[in-house]
Amino acid sequence: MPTIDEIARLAQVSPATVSKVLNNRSYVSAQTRERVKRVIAETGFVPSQRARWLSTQRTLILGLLIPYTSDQLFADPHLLEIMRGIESVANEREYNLLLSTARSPSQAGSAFTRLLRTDVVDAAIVVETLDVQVAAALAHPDKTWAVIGYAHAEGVPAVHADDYGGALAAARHLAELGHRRIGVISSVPRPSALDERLRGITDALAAADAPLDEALIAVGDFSLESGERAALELLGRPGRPSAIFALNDRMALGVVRAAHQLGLHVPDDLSVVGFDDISLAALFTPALTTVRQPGFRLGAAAATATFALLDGAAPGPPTVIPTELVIRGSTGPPPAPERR
Amino acid sequence: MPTIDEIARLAQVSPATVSKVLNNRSYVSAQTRERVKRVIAETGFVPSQRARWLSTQRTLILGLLIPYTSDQLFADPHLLEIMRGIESVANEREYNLLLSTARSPSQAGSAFTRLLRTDVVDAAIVVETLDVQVAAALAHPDKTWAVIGYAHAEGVPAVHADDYGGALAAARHLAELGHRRIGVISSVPRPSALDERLRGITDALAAADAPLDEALIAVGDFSLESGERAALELLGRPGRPSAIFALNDRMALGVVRAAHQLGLHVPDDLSVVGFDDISLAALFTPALTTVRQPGFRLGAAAATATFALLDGAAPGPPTVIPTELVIRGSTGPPPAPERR
DNA sequence: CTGAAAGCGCTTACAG
DNA sequence: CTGAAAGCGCTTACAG
Repeated sequence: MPTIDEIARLAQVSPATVSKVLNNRSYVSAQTRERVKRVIAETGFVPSQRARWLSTQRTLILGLLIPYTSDQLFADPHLLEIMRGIESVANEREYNLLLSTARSPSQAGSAFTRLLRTDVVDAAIVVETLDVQVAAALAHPDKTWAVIGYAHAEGVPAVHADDYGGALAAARHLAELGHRRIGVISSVPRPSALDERLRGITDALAAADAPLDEALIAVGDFSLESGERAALELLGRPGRPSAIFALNDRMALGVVRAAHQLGLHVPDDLSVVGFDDISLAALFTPALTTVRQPGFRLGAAAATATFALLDGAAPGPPTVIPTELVIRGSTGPPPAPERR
Repeated sequence: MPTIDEIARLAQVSPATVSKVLNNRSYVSAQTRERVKRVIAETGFVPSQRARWLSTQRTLILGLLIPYTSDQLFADPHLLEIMRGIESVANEREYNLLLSTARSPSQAGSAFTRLLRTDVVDAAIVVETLDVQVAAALAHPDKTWAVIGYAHAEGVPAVHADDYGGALAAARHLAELGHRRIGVISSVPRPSALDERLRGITDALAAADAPLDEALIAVGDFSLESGERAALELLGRPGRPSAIFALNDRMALGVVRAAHQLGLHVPDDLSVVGFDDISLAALFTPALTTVRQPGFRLGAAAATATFALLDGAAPGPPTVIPTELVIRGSTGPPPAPERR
C-alpha cells in the first residue's frame, strides 16, 4: 500500500496538498485536485487510519462496555436490543462499535479500565455495573461516556427505563386479579434497576393491603434455567404463591416450565409475570404477561446522549424511558381456594 | 494524561527506557525499572494506543464484517451464536471485536471495503456475501481474513457447516415418514449455504422417488414473518404439501404460525422442519424438528483460522462443521388421505 | 544497562 | 493556491 508521500511524488505535489484533497479541505486548484485524484485512483491508495488517528486525536470508535461475559450478553435478548439501538445511532454518525465484554464476571473492571483510560475509543457507553471499583476507575474525567442504568458517577448522563413504574403497574395488575401471595424472583447481586422494580412491587402490594412477603423472594441469575430452579423452590413449599413475578422475561419463561413440571396450569393454577418483553414473550405458549421496556430506545438514547457530550453539550438529567404493562395469557385470577 | 516523554523526564531516564519497562523488553536494571514503575504508578500514566498502533503496525482489533443491517443481525439468533464463538476466541487472544454492519442491504460493499482496505483492523472475519463486487474488493492481498460460508476468493480460509448433509438427512426423514409433496422455503438472493441445502433436499427426494417439485419452492427473507407469508401461499393452493422444509428456523416458526391460522395441526396435518436449531426451536410448541448447525463452533473455527493466518500459517482447505438432524414434535406421518 | 535518533504516516498552522 | 516543517506519542534498531 502506497503512502501519502508516494502519492505526492507521483502527482508532483506536496504531501500537504494530497492531504487537503483527501479531506476536501481549503483551496486546491481544480487542476491539481484532478491530478491528485487520478493518482489516488490509479494506485488504489487508502490513507492510513492509524496515522490519521494519531494526528487528529480521534478514532471514530465508540466503545461498548458490557460487564458480562460474552455468553451472558448473547443469551440476553434485552441487552442485544440495547446494542442494536446503540449500533443504529453510531452507524448514522459513521462510528464503529468496539465491543468489550468481561473475560469472567469478576474481570469486568480491568477490561473496562483498560479501554476507558486509553485512547482507543472516542467515547463509551457502559451498561450499568454494581462494582464500585469499576465505577471509580470509570470516573476518569478525560473520557466521554454515558451509562445505561442508574448513574453512579457525577456528570455522567444516564439512561434507564421506568423500572419503578413498570413493576408497580404489573404488581397492581396481580393484586387486582385477586392475588394475595405473590412470589418474586430477583437476583444477587442486584443492579439498581432491580432495586427499583422491587420498590415498585412493594409499594403496589402495600397499597393493595397484601404486603410483599420477604420469604417469597427467590434468587436467580437472569437465565431461564435459574428462573426454573427458583420457581421449583417457591412452589415446592407449603403456602405456595398463586402468582410469581420474575424480574426478567427469561426467568419468567423458566417459571412457566417449572409450573408444567409440577403439573400446574398457567394461568389457572399459577399466574406468571415477566419484565422486558423480549420477542419470545409473545411467541411462548401461553404468551407472557410482562412489562415492556424498549431496549432499542434505551440504547439509542444512550448513544444520542454520548454524542451530545462529544459535541460539547453539558450532561443533562437522567433520561427515563417509559415502560408499559402488556397483559397476555399468563396471568389470571388465582385458583378458587385462595380466592376470598 | 502525561506522555512517555514526561514520564521519562520525571524518572530521569530516556523515553526509550520507559518504553522498555512498559513492554518488559530487553534489559533494564532493577533499580531503574523500579523508579520508572513508581513514576508510572504515581502519574497514572497509560500509554497511547494510537501512537503504539502507528509504530507497531498492529491494533489487536479483529473486524467482523456482516453484510446485513444491524436489525437483521440482531434478529438472527444463529448469527449471534457465530458472533459469540468469534468473541470467545478473540477474547483469549486479547483481541477486541470491531463490528461492521451495512447501513442498508445494498451498502455492504462500501463499508467492508473501507474497513478491509485500511489499517484499522489486523484481520477480519467476513460472513459470506453473494455480492461479487464485494468479493473482489475483499480480495485485497495485504489483509488477513477468513470467511464464514463458502469462500469465493483464492487463499482465503472458509468455515461452513455441512449444509448438504444436514438437509439431506432432514429431507430423508420426511420421505421416510411417507411425505411425497414437500414444500421448501428458500430465499432470493440465495447464499451458497442455501444452494447446498437445496441440493441435499433434491438428492434425498430423488433417492426416495419423490422428486422435488419446483412449484413448491417458495421464497422468504429468513424472518419469521416471511416464513409465515410463504407458507400461507404454499398452503393456500390446491395440492398443498403435507410437509414444509424452511431453510432456517425462524421461517419454520412462521410456517407453524401460518398453519395455526389455517386451522391446520402440526404435525398431524402438516409437518414442519427448520434449519439451525436456535434455542427457540426447542422451546416452541410444538418443539421444532430441525437441523442443528453449531453457530458457536462455526464462529470459533473461523476465528481460529484467522489467527492461524496471522501467525503465519498457510491457508488450509475449508473447515466443515458437522450438522445433526434433531427430531422433535413438529414432524410426523402425513395425514391419511395423502398416505399411500 | 542506557539513550540519541529515526521512523511509523498522517494533519495542521504558518509562510509565501 | 501550495509547500516546508513541526507535531501526534510511541517503538526499534543501533551505538556506546
